Amino acid sequence: MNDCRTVRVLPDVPAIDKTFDYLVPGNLGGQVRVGSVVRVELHGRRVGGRVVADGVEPPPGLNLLPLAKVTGWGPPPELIELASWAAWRWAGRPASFLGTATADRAVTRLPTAAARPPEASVPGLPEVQAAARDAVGSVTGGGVATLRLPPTVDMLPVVVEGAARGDTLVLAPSVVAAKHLGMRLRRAGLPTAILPNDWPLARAGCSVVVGARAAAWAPVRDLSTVFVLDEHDEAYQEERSPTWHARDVAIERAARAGAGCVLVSPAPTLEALGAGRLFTTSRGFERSGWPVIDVVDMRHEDPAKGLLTDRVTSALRSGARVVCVLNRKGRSRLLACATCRELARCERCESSVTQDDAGLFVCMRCGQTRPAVCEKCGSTKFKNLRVGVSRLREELEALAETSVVDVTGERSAGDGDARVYVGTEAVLHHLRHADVVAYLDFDQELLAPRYRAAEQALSLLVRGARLVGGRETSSSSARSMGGRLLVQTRLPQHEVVQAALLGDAARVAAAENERRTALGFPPVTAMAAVSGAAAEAFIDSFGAPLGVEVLGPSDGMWLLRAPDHRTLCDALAAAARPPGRLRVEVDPRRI
DNA sequence: CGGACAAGCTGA
DNA sequence: CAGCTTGTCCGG
Repeated sequence: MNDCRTVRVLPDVPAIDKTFDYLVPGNLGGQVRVGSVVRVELHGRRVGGRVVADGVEPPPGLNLLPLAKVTGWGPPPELIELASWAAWRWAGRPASFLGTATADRAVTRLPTAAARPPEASVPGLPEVQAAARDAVGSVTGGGVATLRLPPTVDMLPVVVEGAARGDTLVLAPSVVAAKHLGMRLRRAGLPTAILPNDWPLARAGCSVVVGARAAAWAPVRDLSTVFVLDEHDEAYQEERSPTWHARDVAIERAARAGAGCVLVSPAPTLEALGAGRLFTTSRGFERSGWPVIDVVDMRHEDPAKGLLTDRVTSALRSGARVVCVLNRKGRSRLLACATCRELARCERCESSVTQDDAGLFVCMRCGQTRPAVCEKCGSTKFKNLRVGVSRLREELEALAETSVVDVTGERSAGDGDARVYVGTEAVLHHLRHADVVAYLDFDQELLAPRYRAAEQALSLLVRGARLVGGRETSSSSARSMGGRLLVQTRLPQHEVVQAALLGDAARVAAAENERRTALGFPPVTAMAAVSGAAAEAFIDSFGAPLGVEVLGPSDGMWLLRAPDHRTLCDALAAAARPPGRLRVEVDPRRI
C-alpha cells in the first residue's frame, strides 16, 4: 500500500487540540492537499477536520483509518501556519482560526482564476495619490507603513495604487463597507473577490480580495500588499475569545509572505504607529479634510438648559439635518428625588437605577425593579440628573418642532427621511449624511474609564466627520449651520477636541503615548485579562512566570502584564488549563 | 466534543 | 451488590 499517502488531520471539534493521522485512499489522492476539508472517523463517530500536513510518517504500531470523505477546498498552507501563530498570539486554538480561514459552505470546485487586468486607474486627489505611492512603495518586498489621511478622503485610489503592484488583500471595518469598496474596485476594472461570498474565486486566484475582519484569513495567491482601511476601527478586533485583531494578523501575514502591509486611518492607533513608518499628507491638506468643529464650552453655558444649549437649539431650528449623539440609552441614567434630593438607588445592591418606559425603576447592575418612590421621603417626583436618549428625544421634539427619530444599538429607526435624529453612537452607523453632528456630552467619551477612551472618542469624531464632510467638501447649502461637528465639553483643551479642531490626529497619539507609558498600558506592554469560573484555579497554577505580572482580581477578573507579547504568550502557552469556564482575553479592549 | 470505563453513592 | 451518577481520559 505504498501508493497510500498519510495525512495529518486537525479535527474541527472545539475541545480537541490534537492531530490524527489518516490514509488517503488512492482514488481521492488528487483532491487532498494541505488545507483540504475532510471528514474522518474519530472514536466511532464522523467529524469534520482539515489536513494540516501531507506525506507524514505516522507513529509506529497504529492501524490507520482511511479518510471518510473529502469535503472540499480549504485554506492554503501558509494560512495553516498563520493559524498556529495566531493560536499562540491570542491564546486560542488553531481550529478556530482555520474555521475563519475556510468558506462557510463546502467548495468542491474552483472557478477559473481571473486574469490580471492590463492597468487600472481611478481619479484621485494628487496629494492623496502621492502619499499613497510613497507609503505603498516603501513596503515593496515587505514592511509596514502607516498612512494617515483625513477622514473624508476616498481610499479607493490608495488601494488601486497597491493593486497595480500585485495581488492585494484589502480589509474594511464592516461587511457593508467591504462590499461597497469591492463593487467600486470592479467598476475600476480590477478583478475583485468580495468576501465572504467570493471565497472560491479568491482561492482560485484574484487580483484583489476585499472583505471585513475575517478576510484577514482570506486566501490570496501571490500576496503583494495588504491594506487595513480605517485601522483605528474597533470592529477589527474579535469580541469573542480568542480576541484576535485583524490588523495584527495582517501585519504578521504580510511579513511571512514578504508582502507589504499598509495601515490607513485618519487616526491611527498607537499600535499602528509603532508598527511601521508614518506617511501623511501636508498639514493644510489634512486639515481641510476635517469638518469645522464648533466647541461649546459647557462651563460657560446655562446649567438650567442642560444638554440642550443655545447652539443645539439654533442648529435644530435652522432646518439643517441634525444628528445628536449621546451614549446613554433609556430615559435616564441618574435620578434624584425632587423633594429631598436623595439619589434613586437599587434597594438590593445600592447601584443607581434608571427609569423604564413604564416609569418603573430598573437597576442597571442586578435588574431589580421597583416603583418610582423615594426611599427616604416617599415622594414620587424625581429629577433627571442625566437624561438618556429616549427622554432626550421628547425634549428635542419639543425644541425642533419636528419629529425626532431615536436610534440605539438594539433599535434602528432605519434611514428614514427625518430631519433630526438622536441616538447612541449607533446613530452614526445608521445614517449616511448630516449637516450637523452634535455630541451632546462629549466628556462622557473623554473621561470614560477605559484606557482607550481617547482613541475611541477621536474615532467617534471621525464617524461624525464622514457624515458632514470636510471643510472643503461640505455641502454648499446656504444654511447657516451646515457641515459642522458640535462638540459640547467642559474640556475644550483636551487633545481629542484639539486634534479634530486642528485636523491633527498626532496630538492624540502623542498624549496617549505618554499616558500609556506612564501607566504601563498596551502597546507599551502586553496584557491579557483572565476571567470565568475557572480563573482562580488558572491563576493559582499559573504562578509567577519570569517577566509576567499578575494584577487583581477585581470583579472576578485578573490581569496579566508582560513587557511584550513573546513573554506573555509564551507564559500563557505553557500554563495548564484547569477544567471549567475560562476566558483568556489577550489585548483586552475594555480595561 | 462525546463515548468508554472506572470510581463513588444509594437503597433494600 | 446492582443500578445509577459523576469524573477522567482519549481518540489515528
